[in-house]
Amino acid sequence: MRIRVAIVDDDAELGANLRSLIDGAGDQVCVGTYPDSDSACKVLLRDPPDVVLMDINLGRHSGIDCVARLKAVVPQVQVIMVTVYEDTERIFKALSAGATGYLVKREVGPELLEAVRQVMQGQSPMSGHIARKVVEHFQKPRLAGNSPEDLTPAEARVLDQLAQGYMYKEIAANNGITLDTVRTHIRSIYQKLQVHTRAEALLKYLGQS
Amino acid sequence: MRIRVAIVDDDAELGANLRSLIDGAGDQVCVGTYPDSDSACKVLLRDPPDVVLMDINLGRHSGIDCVARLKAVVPQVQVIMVTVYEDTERIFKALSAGATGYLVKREVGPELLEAVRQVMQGQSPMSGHIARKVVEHFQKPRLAGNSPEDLTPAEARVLDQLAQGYMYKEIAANNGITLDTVRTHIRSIYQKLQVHTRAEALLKYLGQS
DNA sequence: CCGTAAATCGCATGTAGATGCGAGTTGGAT
DNA sequence: ATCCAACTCGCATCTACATGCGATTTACGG
Repeated sequence: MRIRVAIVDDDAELGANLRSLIDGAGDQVCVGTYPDSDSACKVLLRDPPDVVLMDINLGRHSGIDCVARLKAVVPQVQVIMVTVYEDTERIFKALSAGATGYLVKREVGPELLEAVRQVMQGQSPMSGHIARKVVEHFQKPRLAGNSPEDLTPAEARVLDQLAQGYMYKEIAANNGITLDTVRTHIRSIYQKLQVHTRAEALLKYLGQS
Repeated sequence: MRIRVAIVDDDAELGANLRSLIDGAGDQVCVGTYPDSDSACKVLLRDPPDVVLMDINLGRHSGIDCVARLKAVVPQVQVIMVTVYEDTERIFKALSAGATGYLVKREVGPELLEAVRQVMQGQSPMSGHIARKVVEHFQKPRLAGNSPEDLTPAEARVLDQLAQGYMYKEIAANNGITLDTVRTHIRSIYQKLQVHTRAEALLKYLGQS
């Protein structure tokens, strides 16, 4: 069974190119190309393909909205963004909306066929620099933050669990220490973090203020 | 100039294999292998390589701690985790600590050499399933979500201030309402958010913006 | 006009969290 | 040997938070 692929791109020429590329692969077949979000949704919601290749820049509605609409109804469809945009904003919005792959257009070619196979296998094909931006998203908080890490190992462990919503008694049980010891650690943490409540500690530890 | 690569892995045999793999590539050279975090940091902090291949499972200190120590002093070093662990927890911790690549051990081979080149070019090589987990992190909120916004305006206002660390009495004063009214709103919020403590509410509210 | 949703307020009770004070143990550095 | 930092535990007290139950007012749509 060939992988059923749909294409949403307002550039007719590029859409046609993608189509022949897909159909050229033995294991994939293009089941439709659509120039805008509305026409795409109308058909794809009824007869969902396995994979959708989505351009971001569609006329009225952006491709990101289209992703959201599709995933809301048929969450099993795999969406790969195929676009020229590399700005952080669009990348995150697309991923949040439900896309699982993100390729920049200048890299389309055989890699695209491979990317289609990969999303079907539970992977997330991304162009190299896109992946880096995604990874950096996890690092910013830590790096941008001041350095509240004169916390001792035990304190850090407690804070981490505190930040996951555990109650004092749960933290005590998790670590085989008493409730009073948890209190002691938290006392030190609050002092070092310059806070007086759990909520403030969470804010400092998670985001930063 | 060949890319200088260091290896940190407590499995001597695997370390040696990696070394010969690296040295076998024409454009890379292994400048050292270390079995634990301490010995690695001692040398690498003075004479930083371009790239570090890091195992997570080192004896006493985890490789994640080692990453944090290295990046804190020499942030320009590129770290690629090379490990058997694929659980979400470890992946995020490693990336947060400053790793920019994450490969699972069963996929090491020529891909590793390519990964080294990629991190030097500002990319983030990741094994396919790892990338997917990272991407899902952006989607979880929407998928796992109950509806965050059937909150009434008043409730939303209260929640927002709650999430900024204000005490009940401060929220009451800020909005010209009584403490009991604040309690009432928060009661509704908790019900709608399916939580029972302030900490959980904060996590839900902040975690899915 | 009536029902409903939203917003407001009150009271009571129980649990979780914050903090002051004290103190014993241990591994490592001087 | 000594000291210190980190970790541990206990108790008491006060404040903040969570929740059950009830109640009034206002605004909007049927």
